Amino acid sequence: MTDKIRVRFAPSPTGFLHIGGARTALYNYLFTRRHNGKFIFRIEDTDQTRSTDEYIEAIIDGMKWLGLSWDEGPFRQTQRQDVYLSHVQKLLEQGKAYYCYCSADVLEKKRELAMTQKRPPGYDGTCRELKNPPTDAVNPVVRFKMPTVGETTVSDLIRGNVTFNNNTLDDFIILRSDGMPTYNFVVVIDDIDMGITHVIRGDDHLNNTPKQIQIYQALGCPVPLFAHLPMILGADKKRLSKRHGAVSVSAYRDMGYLPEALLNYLVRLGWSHGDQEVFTMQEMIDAFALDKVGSSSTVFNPEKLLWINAEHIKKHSPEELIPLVMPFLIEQCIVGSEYSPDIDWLSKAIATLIERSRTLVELAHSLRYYISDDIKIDETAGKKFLNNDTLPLLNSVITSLKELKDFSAASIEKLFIDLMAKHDVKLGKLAQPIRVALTGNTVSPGIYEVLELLGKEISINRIQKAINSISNSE
RNA sequence: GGUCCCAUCGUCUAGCGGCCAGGACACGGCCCUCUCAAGGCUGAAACACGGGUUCGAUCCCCGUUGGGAUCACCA
Repeated sequence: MTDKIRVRFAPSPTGFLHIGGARTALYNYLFTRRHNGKFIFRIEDTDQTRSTDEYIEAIIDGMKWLGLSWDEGPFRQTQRQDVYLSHVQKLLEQGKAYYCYCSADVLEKKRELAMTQKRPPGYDGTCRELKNPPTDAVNPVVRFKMPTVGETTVSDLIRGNVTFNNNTLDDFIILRSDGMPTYNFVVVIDDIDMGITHVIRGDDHLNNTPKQIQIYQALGCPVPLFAHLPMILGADKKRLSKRHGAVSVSAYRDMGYLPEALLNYLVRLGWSHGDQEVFTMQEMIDAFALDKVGSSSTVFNPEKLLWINAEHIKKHSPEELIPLVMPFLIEQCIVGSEYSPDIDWLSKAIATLIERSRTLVELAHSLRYYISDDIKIDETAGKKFLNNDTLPLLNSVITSLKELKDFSAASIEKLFIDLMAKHDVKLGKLAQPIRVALTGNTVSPGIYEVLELLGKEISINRIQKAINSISNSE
């Protein structure tokens, strides 16, 4: 386990980077960083009809946002045609592959028939020993000649040895009739070419692995070590999909999640390190080990992700949170894009909200009454706390506040204590109407802090406005 | 259907022959308290089933059941 380790993350660009892909990328990343290896990023785009530049960009963006940096790539398979073709040629010459003239239509029929008769639907080998190829046939495909006897064992770091009987493996297509090689072939060539030592990927590839091992062997190349990760499922134990809610990494970015929080949640899905739940990236790198990865599938739990995100928000200083929350303040129209905040003041405001924000979206939302003067009073809150009963209290507070020289939380607290005694009320009676007048709602950080941060002028204005609205409505 | 994988609280998991089966999220209660959070304490909650092996099985073996994956000129 030294500097020879080379791993890769090789998503197919058929959509955006999703949660499952992100975890696969993360495990590859952690494994290679842990062992000082190289992390190669490769795009599996042999299916031209489904791969778009937009998707490729989205995946790259996702990786960058997560901070999963790679050492080589991103490579694209469509740019490596010559390499694949020469290997196909080699197998053909050695009799380890053959041309197949069966049409896609015929094959489709046979497959359906096999399925209805409950037989295995693999290729039946019609062209395997063909002596006289049809002269009029156009564009044959090339199939790999799979051994019909013996068995193939996948040595998997997570599952141990998994053995397949070779007679269950069929002669799969390695080169399409349009001249494009297929995934199961290309992935092997690339992994050989790029010197991949450990293939860490989703469980869904386990059944492909014996076929790929046969290619390695036909080519006379050493087989890498495999590690097949358990699937991530939705709450209904079905493969995670849009039906279960947000599944793309970008969606979580937009919902105000921190990349390190997403990664932290993901790393615990299938892996654990004692009782530790919260990890920094460095801690993950130091603790991660493939042999501690579990083998049973896992269920994605958004609630726990939310909790982890809150934990990571708490790890940041208010100053660090400013640039992170800024896009959300703009998004929510709380500030314009030209807004240049008073860092000192904004940090103090954020400090009061860190414990109360599980996402950056929530943080931005709560920041509204500090930053914007456009406060709407919640209807039920207004009715309950801004009325004729509370009017004398509001008047009393505003009068005292106007005379207060030192508008600090400490002085304000003293003032409130005096007022409580004067009116013979508990703090709640005093604080809630003020809170509603100041923030528009019944929920906020401590009332003294809010007053101090808002400052004398704005506080008095808002309370006055509330008083006026009561007077006007009566 | 064939092949392959998997099986501890609702969920993520610890456990690697002898534990009151531990932790975390979520949930309930209490405390703190100007609201809401945060925090502290606390409660409820699991070894799928059946056979073996063993002095003893959550743990090892086999089977059953259940779930998942895969069987394309997709990746």
